[in-house]
Amino acid sequence: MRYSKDHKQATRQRIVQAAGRRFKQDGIDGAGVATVMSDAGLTNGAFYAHFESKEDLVANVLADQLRVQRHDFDAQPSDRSGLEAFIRSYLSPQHRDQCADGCPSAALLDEIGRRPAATRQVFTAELMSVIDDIVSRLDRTDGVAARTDALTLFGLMVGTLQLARALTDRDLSDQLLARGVETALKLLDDPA
Amino acid sequence: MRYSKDHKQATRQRIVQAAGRRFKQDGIDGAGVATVMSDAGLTNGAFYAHFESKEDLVANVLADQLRVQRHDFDAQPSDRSGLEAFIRSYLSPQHRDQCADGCPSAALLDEIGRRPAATRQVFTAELMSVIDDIVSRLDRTDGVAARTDALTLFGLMVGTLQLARALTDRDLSDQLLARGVETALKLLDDPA
DNA sequence: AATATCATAGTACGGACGTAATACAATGAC
DNA sequence: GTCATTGTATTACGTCCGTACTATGATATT
Repeated sequence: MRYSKDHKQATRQRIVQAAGRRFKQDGIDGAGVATVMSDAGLTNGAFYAHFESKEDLVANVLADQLRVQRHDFDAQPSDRSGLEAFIRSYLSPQHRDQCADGCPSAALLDEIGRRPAATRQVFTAELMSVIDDIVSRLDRTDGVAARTDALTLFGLMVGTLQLARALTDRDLSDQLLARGVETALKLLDDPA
Repeated sequence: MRYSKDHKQATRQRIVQAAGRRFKQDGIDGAGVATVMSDAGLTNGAFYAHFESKEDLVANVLADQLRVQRHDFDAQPSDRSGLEAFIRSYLSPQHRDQCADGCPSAALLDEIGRRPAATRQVFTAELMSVIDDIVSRLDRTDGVAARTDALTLFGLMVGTLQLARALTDRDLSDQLLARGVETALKLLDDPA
């Protein structure tokens, strides 16, 4: 073991993070391995020392992105106010305009739905971890129902942000985000 | 003018529809021109007699898909019950499992957000036509606010369906769809 | 039958993923 | 301190598929 113990691990993490940004910006299909490696300060050949295939990378990127999202969420207060802050920053013009730094689901969800089951399995598991974090801030007792409510809330947030990104009418997009916040907050207090 | 007057127009339409299905199934970046032409019963070379580029096709496909969606929606009763039927069929397991025949926004929205402004412009214009159809069934007087409410409702539907497609847990996905219907219907009566 | 129109097959070129063989860098042993 | 060893990255290549385009051939109507 000649190199420092976690040199390779650190490089791998650099690739995963570079790929996260690149995927969210250009899409999974839109981003090539060579571009990702270049972003990470490496060349394409080195890729296969770290991952079996691009699909292997995709699964690892999604898991990493969701863990980061969960970690950032954990930095918020662990009650309703933290959830509110999360919603407001999620449905903000900044988040809309900085997709490379933003939520992987908002950037990639329809593409994720087209990935192989193994990849979607990883996504599902890690997403549910985020969802359970949301549930913990809802202080509800009915576990299963709270989970689907949290998923529905998240669906609203993802869909609204994607719409805001697709619309060319800036004013309309801003209005949509603002209305999305109001609607999401309403769902917190008053699920269907 | 030797060929029947609208022969080329009909062929073009066939290409647009084949591309619509293919894009929704494989993604825009995931579907090649040759595959689309093959689906339409043609070969790749004929493509450029009909479209300037793939991006030109994309814009035409999105416009066509949204017009079809609007047309189908118009077949529903022009009151609240039509909207309810739309929501129920949208957030159904069938729609989740048949994405090639389904809503273009649910299948492609995050990719649309990454297309050039000209393409997004076409999408925005045609989507607003669908949105205004929703608004007309809300019997509300406040035009602008009703539009953002309709967009928010649509965002909820798109995001929920995308989530349902990405999750590998079938039961959870079904529950999410059911909860999405309840939540969407609630938003109809009781916007934030 | 003549001809305007449309589709085909084939080509160019680039970029995709993946796989070598080669060069480099960093440590532990002498 | 030098060197050999091992792990890591580079360069180069193979192959396939992407978009884009053209010259050739088929088609359908007057």
